[in-house]
Amino acid sequence: MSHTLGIRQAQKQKTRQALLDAALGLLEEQSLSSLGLREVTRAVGVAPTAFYRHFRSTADLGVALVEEALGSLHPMIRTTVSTTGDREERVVRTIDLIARHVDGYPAHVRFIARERHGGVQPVREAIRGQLTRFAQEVKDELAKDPVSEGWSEDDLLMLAHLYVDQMLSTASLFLEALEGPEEERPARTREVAQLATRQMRLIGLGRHHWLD
Amino acid sequence: MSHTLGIRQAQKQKTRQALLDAALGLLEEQSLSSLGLREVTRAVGVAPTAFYRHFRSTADLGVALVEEALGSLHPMIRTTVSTTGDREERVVRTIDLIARHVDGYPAHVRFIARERHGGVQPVREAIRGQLTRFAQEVKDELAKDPVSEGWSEDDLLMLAHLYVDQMLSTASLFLEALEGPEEERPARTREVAQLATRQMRLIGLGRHHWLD
DNA sequence: TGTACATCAGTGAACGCGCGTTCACTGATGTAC
DNA sequence: TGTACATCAGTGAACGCGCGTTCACTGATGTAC
Repeated sequence: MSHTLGIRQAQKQKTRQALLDAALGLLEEQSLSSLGLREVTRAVGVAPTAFYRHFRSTADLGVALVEEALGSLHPMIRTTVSTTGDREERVVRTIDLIARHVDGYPAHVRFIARERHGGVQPVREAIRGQLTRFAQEVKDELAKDPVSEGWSEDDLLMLAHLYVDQMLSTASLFLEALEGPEEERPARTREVAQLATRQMRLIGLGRHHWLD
Repeated sequence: MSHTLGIRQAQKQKTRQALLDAALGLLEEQSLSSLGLREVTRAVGVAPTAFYRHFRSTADLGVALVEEALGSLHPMIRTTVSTTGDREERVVRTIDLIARHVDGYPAHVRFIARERHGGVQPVREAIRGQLTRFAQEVKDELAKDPVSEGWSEDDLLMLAHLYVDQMLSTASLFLEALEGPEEERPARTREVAQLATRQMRLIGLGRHHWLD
């Protein structure tokens, strides 16, 4: 028996999603701490008061956006750091996956990069929570790799955090490349990919010689 | 002959500095894109219109804050990445220098971390410009090291960017440690220092084996 | 299937408030002679 | 050193505007019988 939402619930979810989408769009050119509730409802085409049926405040909406932007990313992590292929292959695959993600969800990536250190505490904390979970998952994947034999838990987590930061930083560079004038985009993207690949390769080398 | 500023110029600079200081204080709890001109003048104790004698807008003030926060950092770079001491010694020295800087200028560090990907384009660009200069300077220092023999310019710059990002990321972690409850601060700070030291060590290892 | 009542997502008017910006001003400081 | 005029950092009133939040409401959807 498939559970169908009532008409009322379905419509409510639709409006809620429209608010989230509109907010994400508006946040391409400003920070959450300056986003107005009326701005968002105006963009959706509902009354300002409708906002309160879904969120307590724009900060609350921001936390929901964090879930939307990062929640769906966890499955991707497993494949990214998976142990198939040789070292160089894994590096190239990871960078490629990041590039595709930025291409597919540029507004989400921008939102996370912007609000990670932004002016709204609950949102910063939500992002920090999700990134901590990511680091844990990356650590778990790293632990499965034979290369990690003899590594302490602390060192694995240290490396996991380094990878997560590096991924975010790379994603942000890809985003900047997307933002430039259209004719320079492919060149800039290739440059970023090259830079990020070399950095990942260097980190991989460090990892390989950690126990020397 | 020491050039003394006229009374008028001196007073003007004093007010300007007061505006910058007040803004930096207000920015601990919000982003630049939501900072109001009246908020700043109120904090200083001057009329809102006085603001325009110094800055065109809060974005303009933001750019001035970037210069203040990063401009003075260039000399530090040289010593940080300088080639004296063995590898481990350099790592420890660098992390220590970052910790001291965060301790001495927490608001500046927070401002840069927050606005680097923030909602105000001219400020983002000013930060990007300064960080590019940093990377160039780090590259120049790296080039002097015997370890860099045989490295291409591209690879040196790649490593320089990795170092700069790593420093910023570490500074931001130290800052978070400062923000927690006071009794946990020393412990958190030590944890961050340990994590950052290991990450730097791993990157240093990668560097050492780059040309294997 | 039909009826009577409950729920609740979205409405629209109203509020008090702080915002950025304009303008003509004041009076201390600077300058020319 | 003194005088007469120019400069200009900071003032204070005024403006129109959009903000977040409250409230009682409407009417479609849901539920009980």
